[in-house]
Amino acid sequence: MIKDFSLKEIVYSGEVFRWNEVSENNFIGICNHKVYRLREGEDIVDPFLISYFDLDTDYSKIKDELKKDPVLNKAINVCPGLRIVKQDLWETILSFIISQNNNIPRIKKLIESISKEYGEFLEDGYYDIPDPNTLAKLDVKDLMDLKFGYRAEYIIESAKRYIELGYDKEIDPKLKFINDARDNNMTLIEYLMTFKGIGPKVANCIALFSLHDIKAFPIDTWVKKVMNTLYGIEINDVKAMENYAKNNFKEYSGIAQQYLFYYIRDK
DNA sequence: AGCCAGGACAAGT
DNA sequence: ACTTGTCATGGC
Repeated sequence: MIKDFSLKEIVYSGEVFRWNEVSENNFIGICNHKVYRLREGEDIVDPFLISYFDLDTDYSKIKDELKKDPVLNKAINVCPGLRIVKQDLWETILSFIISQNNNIPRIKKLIESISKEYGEFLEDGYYDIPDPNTLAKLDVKDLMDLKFGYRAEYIIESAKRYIELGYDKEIDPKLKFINDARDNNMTLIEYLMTFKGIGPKVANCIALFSLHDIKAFPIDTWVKKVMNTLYGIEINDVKAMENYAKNNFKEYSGIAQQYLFYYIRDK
C-alpha cells in the first residue's frame, strides 16, 4: 500500500486518458509502448511506473501546506491519493490538443480511434499512441473522417513542428524541450504556445502533466467554476485566477488545481 | 433548440 | 492588450 496514492483517483482525474477501470478496482492502461494491468492498492514496483505516477515524491508535506486553505482542505479529503503524472511529451501534446472544447468521454474515444487507426498494435486489441511521424504525413481529411473536427489541422501541424524541431529523435525530448524554451528566452508555457492549436490552457496542461512543471495552473471551464463559486472570483477573469494561484498556491499551483478540478467534478 | 465540454485562432477594436 | 465570432462534434 503506497501512501498518498490512488490509481482510481488519478484515472478519474482527467490528467490521463488511456487508463480505464475494466472491472471493480482493476485498471488497464497504455503507456510506455506497453499495456499495463494494475489493481487499486497493489504495490508498484515497475521503475517506469514509479516515475510515471511520481511515486518518489512525498505528497504529505505538499498536502499539509495546501490544507491551510479551507477549500483545499475539503478538496484534498475527497481525493487524497491524487498525484501529478509524468506522461510522454508527444502523447500529452496530442491528448490535450484533442481535449479543447471537448468532454472527457469523447476525448478518450477520439484518442482510442486515432490509436487504433494509426498507432502500432500492441496486444489484445490495444494500440500504441500514434507517433508524430505517422500523423505528420496525414491529410486533414483523414482526421476529419475520424470526427476530429477543427482539431485535425492542429494535430497535423503540431506533429510536423514536433519533428522539425527534432523531438522525435530525442531519447529525452522533455529535456531538450525545456532547454530549447530557455534558449529562446521563453517560459515553457510561451514556448508550448508556439505550436498551432496550443493555447494557454492546453499549454499549462502539457507543462503540468508531462513536463512536471507543478506551478502550472490550467484554467478550464471547471476551474473557472471552482474559482468563482468557492473563491468568489469573477467567472471569466482568468488573470485574477492566475494571480490568486500564484499568490496563494505558489509553487504547488498545479497540484492545487488538480485537487480542485477533481473536487468540483465529483459533486 | 440551444447549451456545454479540460479552447484556440483570427479579426476587429 | 482586450473583446468577439467562428470553428466540428456529440450528449443532454
